[in-house]
Formats: sequence, structure tokens, C-alpha cells
Amino acid sequence: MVTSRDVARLAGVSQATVSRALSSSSKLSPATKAKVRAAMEELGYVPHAGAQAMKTQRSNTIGVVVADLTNPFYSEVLDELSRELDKAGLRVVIWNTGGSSHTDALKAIGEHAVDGVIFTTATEESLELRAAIEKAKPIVLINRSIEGLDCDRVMSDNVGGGAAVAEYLVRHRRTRVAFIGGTENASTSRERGRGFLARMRELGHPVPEHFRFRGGFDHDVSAQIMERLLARADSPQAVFCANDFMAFGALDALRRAARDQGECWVIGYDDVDMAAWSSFNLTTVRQPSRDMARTGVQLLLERLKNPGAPPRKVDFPSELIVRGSTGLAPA
Amino acid sequence: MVTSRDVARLAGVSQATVSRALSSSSKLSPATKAKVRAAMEELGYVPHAGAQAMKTQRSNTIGVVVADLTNPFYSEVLDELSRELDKAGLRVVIWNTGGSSHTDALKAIGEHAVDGVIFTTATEESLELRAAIEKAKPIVLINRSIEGLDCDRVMSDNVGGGAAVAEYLVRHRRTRVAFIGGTENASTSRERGRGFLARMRELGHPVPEHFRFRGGFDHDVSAQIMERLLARADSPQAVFCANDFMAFGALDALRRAARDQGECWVIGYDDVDMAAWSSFNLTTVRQPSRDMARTGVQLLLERLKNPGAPPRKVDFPSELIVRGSTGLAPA
DNA sequence: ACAACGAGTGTATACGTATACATTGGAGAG
DNA sequence: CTCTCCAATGTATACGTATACACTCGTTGT
Repeated sequence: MVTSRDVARLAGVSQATVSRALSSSSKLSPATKAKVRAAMEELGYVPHAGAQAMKTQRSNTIGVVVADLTNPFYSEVLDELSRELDKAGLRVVIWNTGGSSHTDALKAIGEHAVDGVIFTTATEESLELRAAIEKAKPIVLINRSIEGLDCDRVMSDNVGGGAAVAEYLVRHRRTRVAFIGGTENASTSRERGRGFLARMRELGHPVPEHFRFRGGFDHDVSAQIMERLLARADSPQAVFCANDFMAFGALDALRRAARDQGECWVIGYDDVDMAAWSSFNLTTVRQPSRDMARTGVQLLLERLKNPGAPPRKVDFPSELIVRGSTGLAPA
Repeated sequence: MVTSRDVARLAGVSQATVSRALSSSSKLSPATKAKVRAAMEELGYVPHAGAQAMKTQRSNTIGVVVADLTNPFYSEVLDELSRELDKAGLRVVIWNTGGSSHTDALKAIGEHAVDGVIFTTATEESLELRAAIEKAKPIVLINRSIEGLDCDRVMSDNVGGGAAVAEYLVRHRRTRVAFIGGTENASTSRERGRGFLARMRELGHPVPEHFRFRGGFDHDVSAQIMERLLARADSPQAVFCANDFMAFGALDALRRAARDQGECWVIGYDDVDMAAWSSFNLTTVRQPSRDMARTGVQLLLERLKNPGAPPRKVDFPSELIVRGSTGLAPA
């Protein structure tokens, strides 16, 4: 392995000068800098990330926790996050083990393996996470909130989005409706459900208990539920799914059952790219996932620059996008 | 920051003993080990990854290069890779900047920021990559081959898969067919196209030049091409797309054009989970992506354990999965 | 002419851990 | 009862880099 000392020897300078040639900020005569750079080139020198990390206490690496990469929403968010972090010159390490990953990601902060972590997943509120945030570790939450805890986070209006769906359905006289939610410990699903169910009740059309489901954020589970719903005599006039991924499952079940188009409306949440595909043409509540991801990166970068700053909360509005899955012509 | 020295002081032992308490292999009396563990717990000690990396020259981190996370094939592969690497106790850093990422990932090996890299992307054959492989860096290629170069890699039979599609189409009397490939510098797309086009010619039905397209592995581009094809007087009886993602685009265009089901068959390649969804019901060539990912991890782990071993090449068979997009009933 | 200064570079050390080597003490062999 | 030997632990050092401090020497101001 070639070290900065080797470079120093070849260039006829001290090891310190080599180190200085690395950081563009430090003052160094252009002549020596060129000489050192040439020596680096000749030897194929690459600085050792671990050694740098030890001295600077910076790994130039950010952790990202995702729940389920087969769900296109998470793919899109991760796609945007990784591109943005890459632009900022940071490495990206991911944890993809579902719920259990909180611990590993938090441990990585302690190990100084990552400088900060972005959580995009919405599972149970772990005590470790709470403790880490209270210790002011550099953590940003995307699409997730923790009660009574101050930290950087970017959210969209899940309650309002759910309510908007209720209003839309009632306005179009679809009042016998079902709700397919995700796991109950996911704040997003809970809030979307809360907003939707509350507004349905307010509007005089409460959703009966046997039309409320907690599937667990999965395409196939959702399809099964839809299948059972369609088999009922009083099958619903519309189904609201807590995310697009599950809505696709519902649409698939509908298609498989070969039922009349428009007999049962389907509405999703997220507006992932796929929702606009002709094959789905899904009415859904738009969540600006890529904007949210970019904002999350921004928050984290600023926190790293200024650890003492007060936590910031950024909220994005949600917007109902009407498409063919609720009978209307596509845009 | 709490260091191993702090732990040593509290436990009344030397720093070396603390270090030994970390690696379960080293011999240490159960009594002192317990004492040290208790002290670690009390102080909340976490070893510094950078320092460890510097001493051991191991980062316990693997790099993964992906091309496009919005393509579900890559999502699935990354999903499997990350789970498998996590199981092995390794961190996963990803590069997602498309073609340019080769350089960064290879640099990371030099920096000792990662112990090895798995390439899942299939873009141009970069000289840096070739050079790195020749220097015996721990690199595994998934779904990608480099001519005249020996290295660990796992592939599936792209040529054979393409040929199987040709045979299937001709057997069903669909001889006026089009091919929508990806970028020409992707070995997978090239091989699939080669296998397909060659066999069509052998069977007496060469694909005319104006029915061959290089879209670039993208849903929307593929849809546009399909649209133009359908507008022709001699529109094709079938379209073979070099991956499922593009096939979905073709199906979308077909659906948007509201053409007769079965007028134009669509065939994909990969068999991602979505291909089986009722909304697509896509006939495709199965590539065992998750098996391939697992095998890739295996190859890399063994290479790290035994750097001098001869490179291994693992090939998976490909298999035509017939579904509704070629007129047949779903399984 | 000399003093003061600052840009450019070298010297020395610290970051936190792992491990080769030295040391200790106690068990077992004769 | 002495000697040998090994297990358990301490001592010392190295990994590769960044940076505080010291130093040199040419420049500027008077």
C-alpha cells in the first residue's frame, strides 16, 4: 500500500505537505502542489479513508434506512437521496432489513462509520431512535413523525390527504367505501387513515369496522383483501389504499375478477411514477417524494454544518391527482 | 467521545485487554471479559470504525453499483444484495449515478472505504474497471461480462434467452416482429438482441432494420417507440423488449392505443415480480435475479477470504415464462 | 539600514485500535 | 520441591493522516 509518506519521499517534501496538497483549502505554493500531485499520480496514491476518518472524525458517509425496496415509493426516494448525496460528495450506506435496522444504523453513528442518518421508513417508534435523537445525533426523518420529540423532519400532510380523498368520494356519491391501511405502527398509514375515516364520519358516512383493513404495505396482501371485498354482496363502491403499492394490488384483483370498469373505484397514496402509467392510471394523493428527499438531504447537510441549530420541520402539501381508476379520463 | 482507554481505566485493565474483549476469538478469562463488557455498557462505548479499519485494513463494507433504481429489476437485485450482505455483517454502500459511477466505486476500493465491489450495472466497459480487475481487486460482476477478462461473475444465458423468444414467436406464426433493445454498450441488451435476431434469421424471418430499436432501458422511451410502431400500416405482430421495464412501456402504449388484445404480442426479459401482476401478465424470459444476487455475494465473500483463488464464473439458465401478453391464459 | 511580518514548509504529535512481544503466576511433571 | 510450560494480561508500538507549532526567508515599511 502506498502512503502519503511514500509520496513525500518521491516529491522531496514532508508528509505534512502531502497532506496539505490534498485539502485544497490549505495554503501551498502552486509549484510544490504540482510537484506533489505529480508524485501522487506516479505512485497511484489514494488516501486511506479510515485514517482520515480517525483524524477528522468525519466519514463523509451518510446512512439511509429504507423499509422495502420492492415498493416503488422507497425506490424513488432512495434514488433521489443517493443522487443528491452523491452530488454533495458523500457516500451512501443503506440499511434494508425492515424494522430491525434502526439499531444498526444508530450503531453506525456511534462507530463514526456514518456522519448522520436519514430514516425514510415508517415502522414502530423505537426507543433507541428516540434516545439517539434526544442525544442530538444528526438524524433526519422523512415521512415519519415521533410524538413529543423535536428533530429535523420532512413530512407531507397525510391527514389532509386522507381527508381530501373522503371529500372527493362523497362528492361523487361513493359512500360505501373501504380502507386498506398499512401496519398500525407506521405513522403515515395511521395518519392517512385517521384523516380519511374522520372526514367520512364527519360527512355522515362512517366506514364500518368490517371495511377497515390493516394489510401491511404489501401488493399481494392488498390484492387478497380486494378479492374478498369484491366477493361480498355489499361490495364497496370505492377502496382507499394507504399507498400506491397496495392500490396496484387492488387494481390487479379488480382486473383479475374481470369486474366492470368503474364498479369499484380505487385510490392510492404517493403518486409514484408508475401510478401515471396507462396500465394503472391511478387516482392518488400526490406526495412530492423527490422534493421531500432533496429537502431531507438539505436538512442533514445543514445540521452537520451547524449541530447546535434548532430542529427544523418542513411540511409539504398533498394534492389529489384524479385519473382513470376513479372513472375519469386521464390527464 | 469514549475510547477503549476510558473503558480500560474504568474496568481496571489495560487498553489491550479491552481490545481483546471485542474480538471473541482472542483468549481472555471469562471473569475479565465480563468486567470489561460491563464497563463498556456503563460508558456506552462503541469502537471507532475508522480506527479499526486503519489497523485491520478491513472496512467491513461492500460497495454495490446500480444503474437505475426506478427499474424494478435493479431494485430487486439491490434488495436481495443488501439483505444478504447485511446477514453477513457487512455494511452496504451504493453508487447510483449511472455510468459515471464506476470510477467512484473503484476509488473507494483504493481508499479502503470498501473491501470489494459488486457491479450490477451493464453500461460501457470502462478501462478503469478493466484495469482494476487486472490488478485483482475484489470485484464481482453480476449480469455483465467483459471480453477477454477473467474475473468473478454471475450471468444468465442472455443469448439463449433471446433465441428462445425467437423460436417461440416463429412457432406461433408471429414472424413480423420488432426488437426494442437498450443501449448498445450494455452487454446484456446486446446479447439478448444478438440471440434473438440471429435465431430469427436462422429460422428464415430476419428482422428488418427499421424494426430494430435501441431505446435505452427506459419505460417512456419504449412506450413512444411502440406508439410509432402501432401507427404503421405494417405494424408488427409481436415486440420483444430487452427488459421487462421497457416491456411495461410497450404494454402501456398498447393499452393507450386501445388496440385489440393480442393484436401485438409483447415479450419482456427478467421476470421481475411485477411481470406476474394481473395488470401486466407479461410473457418474459426469467432471469433468477435473487439467486444471482445471492451467488454474487457468495463469490465476493469467498474472494475476500481467499484473494488468490482463480476467478469463478457462474451461469444460470434462462427460461421462457408464458403469460397473457402473448395471448395465452395466465398460469 | 533594520524591524516586523507573513507565506510556505518542516517537525512533532495525536487520533483510537490491534497485536507482537514481554511478563507474570500458577498448574503439572519429574 | 524445583523446573517447565502455558494461559492471562500488560507494555510498547504501528497503522496513515491532519494539524498545532516552530522555523525560514523574502517582502514591506520606516
